[in-house]
Amino acid sequence: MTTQVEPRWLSAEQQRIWRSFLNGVARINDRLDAELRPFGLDLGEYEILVHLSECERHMLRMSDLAERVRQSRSRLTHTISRMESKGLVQRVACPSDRRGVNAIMTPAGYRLLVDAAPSHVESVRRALVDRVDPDDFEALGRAMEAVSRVTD
Amino acid sequence: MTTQVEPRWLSAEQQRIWRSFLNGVARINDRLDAELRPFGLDLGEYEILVHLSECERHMLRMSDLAERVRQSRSRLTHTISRMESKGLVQRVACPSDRRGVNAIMTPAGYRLLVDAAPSHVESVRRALVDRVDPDDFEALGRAMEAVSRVTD
DNA sequence: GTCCAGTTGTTGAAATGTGAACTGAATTGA
DNA sequence: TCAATTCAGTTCACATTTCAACAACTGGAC
Repeated sequence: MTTQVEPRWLSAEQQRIWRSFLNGVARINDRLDAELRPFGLDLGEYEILVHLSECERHMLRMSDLAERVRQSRSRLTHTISRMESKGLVQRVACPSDRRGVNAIMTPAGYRLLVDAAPSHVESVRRALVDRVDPDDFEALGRAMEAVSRVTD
Repeated sequence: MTTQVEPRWLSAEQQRIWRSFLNGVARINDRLDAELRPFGLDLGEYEILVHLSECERHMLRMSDLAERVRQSRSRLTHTISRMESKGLVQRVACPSDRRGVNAIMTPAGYRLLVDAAPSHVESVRRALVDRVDPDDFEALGRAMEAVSRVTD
């Protein structure tokens, strides 16, 4: 028998905020994806390029990359395969660990990122940064950091 | 020829916040989905049940429902079909508009929602509400409302 | 009435995502 | 040394989502 505990429902206000959050997130994602589409990218692929561009030799172990872009390993395998066939990245064996695979951004991948970045940054501004009061934006940052913080 | 405008890059701080946002959202979604799984639901289906439960006669036009849960019409068609085969909702023709279809929540659907709700609310608390400073949570609400507000 | 542009919802195929099983390699520890 | 375990990445089977095409209907304009 499961112990029944009276649920701690959300207040009307908390519920309103929670729903705004769901709506807002969906809205932001839709806009970002829409504005990346002309470049043939979605947000997931864009983030992969960003993380690769920030690395030594534009190269990262698959599992490391997977964690940074919050994709499952399986999903990353597929995503990278697609990007490979588009010529944006390449796979190379990892010399130090023969289980390992490095994803490396090609020059074409880097050029695409450089092309897409200004438009993408504008999207982020129009969808979020420029719409929100700066103090609230700071608070949003603190809130999301608290959410991401590992505590359990 | 496209006019080149110097992009307004994000400041380091803005970028940090933006990345926290992406991380936080992903984290929240993962947790909510994981904790709904034991009920055989994902967040999309759960939201459908919630919106139906808040309506007269637990019934809503497909297009109306689609908008409220932010799913494309096509996606909602598929989702509702699945839920129908699970016995959670039913489709009935709309009497006033012969193009229309109403989705109605079944008693089983309602029972499942009532079952799942306490756990789901706990998830929302653990993943977000209880983790965040109340003032920051308020600010998050304002920010997300600003994001969702239709201005263009 | 008749036209017709727009709306509603569905379909089916292709693209993408998921989770479990699997392969081969590294590591552990007796 | 070498079996057992863990790890990295892929693969497979399947579920879900997307996109374009479509059929049925509506509500004016004329």
